[in-house]
Amino acid sequence: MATGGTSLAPDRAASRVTGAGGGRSGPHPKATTVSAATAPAIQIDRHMAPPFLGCRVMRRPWLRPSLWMVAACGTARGPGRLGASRLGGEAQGADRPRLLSGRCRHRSPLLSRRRRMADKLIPREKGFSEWYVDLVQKAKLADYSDVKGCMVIRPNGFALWESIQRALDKMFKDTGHRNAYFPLLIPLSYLKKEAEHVEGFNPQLALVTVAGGKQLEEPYAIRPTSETIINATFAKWIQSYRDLPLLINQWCNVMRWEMRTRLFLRTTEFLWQEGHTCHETEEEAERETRQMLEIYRTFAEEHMAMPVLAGRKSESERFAGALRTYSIEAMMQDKKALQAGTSHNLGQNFAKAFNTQFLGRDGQQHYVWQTSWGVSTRLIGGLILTHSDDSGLVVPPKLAASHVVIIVIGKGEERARVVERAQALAADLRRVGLGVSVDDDESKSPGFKYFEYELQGVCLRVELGPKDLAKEQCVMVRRDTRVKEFAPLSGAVARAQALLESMQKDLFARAKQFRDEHTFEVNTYDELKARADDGFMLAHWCEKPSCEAKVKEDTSATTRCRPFALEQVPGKCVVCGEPSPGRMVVAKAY
RNA sequence: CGGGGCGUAGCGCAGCCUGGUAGCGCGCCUGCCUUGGGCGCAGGAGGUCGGAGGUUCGAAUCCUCUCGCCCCGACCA
Repeated sequence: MATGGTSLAPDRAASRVTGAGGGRSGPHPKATTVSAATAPAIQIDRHMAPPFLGCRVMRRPWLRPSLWMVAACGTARGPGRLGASRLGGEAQGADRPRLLSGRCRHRSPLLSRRRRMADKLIPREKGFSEWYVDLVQKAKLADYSDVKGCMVIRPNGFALWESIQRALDKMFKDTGHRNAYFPLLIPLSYLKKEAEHVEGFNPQLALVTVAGGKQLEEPYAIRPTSETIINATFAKWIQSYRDLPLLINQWCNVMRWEMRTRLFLRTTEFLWQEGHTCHETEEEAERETRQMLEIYRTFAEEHMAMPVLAGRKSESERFAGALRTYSIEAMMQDKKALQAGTSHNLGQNFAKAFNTQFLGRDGQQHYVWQTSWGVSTRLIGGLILTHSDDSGLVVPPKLAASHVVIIVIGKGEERARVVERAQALAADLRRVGLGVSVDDDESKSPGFKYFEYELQGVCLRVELGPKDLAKEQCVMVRRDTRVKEFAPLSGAVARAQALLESMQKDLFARAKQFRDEHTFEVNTYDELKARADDGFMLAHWCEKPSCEAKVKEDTSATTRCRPFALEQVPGKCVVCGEPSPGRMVVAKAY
C-alpha cells in the first residue's frame, strides 16, 4: 500500500482521539465474561478441572489439582481484579510470571539509564534482549497493553503484518486454498475429543464460563488453534471423494496462556494464519504438508530475507495430535533459533475423533487424511531479530510499507521550490509502486528526522535541499548500509529501485552468511556442551527422548529439526553412542 | 510458587534515613528563531506521591495491611 506523507508520522492524532473520546463505557450487563473474572466462574473451574488434568499436574506439583483450571485460565481476568490470593492463597503461582504489562514503570537499570540519554537505542552489545524491547517500542511497532501478556500492534507493526498477509495469502490462493472463518469460541468438549490434543493445550486454555449473565452449561475455550471446531464442520461438508481435497485457510487471532511472554515472539493473544486441509490419501496429505512448509521457506527467504532450515521436528516437539510436524528454523542475531513456521501431517487423528469420513472410490467409508499449518505475528519478531541494528529497524524492501522518505531541507522561498520538487519526485516513485512519504515538517531539524526514520526502518532516505536542486541531484541513503550517494534527479526513480533491489539481496546474503558461519558439526558430547551458545549445532541423535532431554537438561539447548537440506548420513548419537539416522539441528531457542 | 527489585507529572528519576510550600530532566503547548546527522531562547500546562488504615498539630516521608509491576527460575509455539 502506497503510503502518504503521514504514514510514519507518530500516530498522535489517533491517540488523542482515543484518549479523549474513547472513554470506557461501563461493563455491559450481557457482556461475555472470561472465567475467573467473577467468583462463580471459579466454581465451574473447580468442577471442570479433574477430567482435564492429564499429566501436566504432575509436572507442576505446586499446583493443587482442584485449582488446576485456575492456573490455566484463572489469569484471564481484567487488570487488577480478583487476585489469586483471594482464592485462599492456594493458586498464587497461577498468575505470577507475566512479563508484558502496560504499566511497567520499572525497567532494568540499563534501560532506565539509557532512556534518560537522548533517544538512542540500547546497543545490541549491551543487552540483546533489552535492545529488542527498546526497538519494538521506539520504532512504534507495538506497545504494552493493560492486559497482561497482550500487546497493542501499532500501525508501523501492523503494516508489516499486512505485508506478510498479502504475500502469503497470494501463495496460498495460488495453490488452491480458500479463506474461511470459524468461531473464536470452541466448546470444551470438542477439545477433549482428541486425547493428546487436549492434553497438550489444556494448560494454555482460557475459558469462557459466563455469558449473557448466566453460567454456561458447558464452558467455551478461546481457541488456541482450530483443528477441533474445523473438523466438526468438515465432517458435515465432506461426503465423498469428490469433495476432496478440501483446502481451507483462516486468518485470525488465537489465545494461549503463556507463563512468560515477549513482544511479538510469544504473546498471550496473537494473530496468525491456520491452514486446514483434507485429503483422500496419506501420501497426498504428506505432499500437502511438505508443500506448505516449502511455501513458508520460500516466503521467509525471498520476502523476509530470512534464511531458514526446513526439517522435521522431534517427537517431543511434535504438535499435539499430529502424526508428524515440520518446521522452518531461523537463526537470530544472538545465534538463537526461532521456529518461524510449522506444518503438520495430522494423519487421521482428528478425522477419527470427529468422524470426518468420505465415501471412497471403492464404495467404502474412509477417514480423511489431514494437514494443518501456520505462521504468526512471531514472524515480525523474527524479522526484527534478523536484520535490525543499533540504529533501529531494518526491513527488507519486499516487506516494507515505507520504502522511501524524502526529507525537505531549506528555508523561505528556496524551501517552497524544494517542496515542489520533492512532491514531484514522490509522485514518480509512487508510480512504480513504492511507498513514499515527503517530510516537510519545519519544526524538526533534518538531523532529527534522519535518526527517526532510521529507527522506524524506512528503506531509503532521500535528502533534497537547495544545493541539490542547483545541481539537479539528490542524496540517497540506504537504511541497511547507511552509505550516502548523490543521484541525478533525472534517474532518481531507477536508482531508488536498484538500491532497494540490492538491499533485498544483501540482507538475505548477510543473514545467510551469519547463519552459515554459526552452524557447525559437533561430534562429541563435550563439544556439544561447550558450544551450546555458538549457534546451530549439527549433532547425531538416536531419537530417544532421554538423550534429547539430557541435552536440554545440561545445556538448555533443544533439538530444532532434522533439516532436509542436510544430507542424512547415519552416525552415532552424540549422547549415548547408539545409531543415529542423521544429524539434527540443536540450538538454544526462543 | 522460590529468589531479587520497584510503585512520586506522558516517560525517566530525585525527595523518604532526620515528618513542615512536591521537585529535576525529557516530552507536550504558545511565540520567536533555526534547518545538509538529535538547533536555540522566552513563556506555559500537567501530580488524589499505587490503595486503605494508623501514629501525629501536620505524612510522599514513620507503622500496619493491601493492590500491582519488573528481572531470574519453573512452563511453553
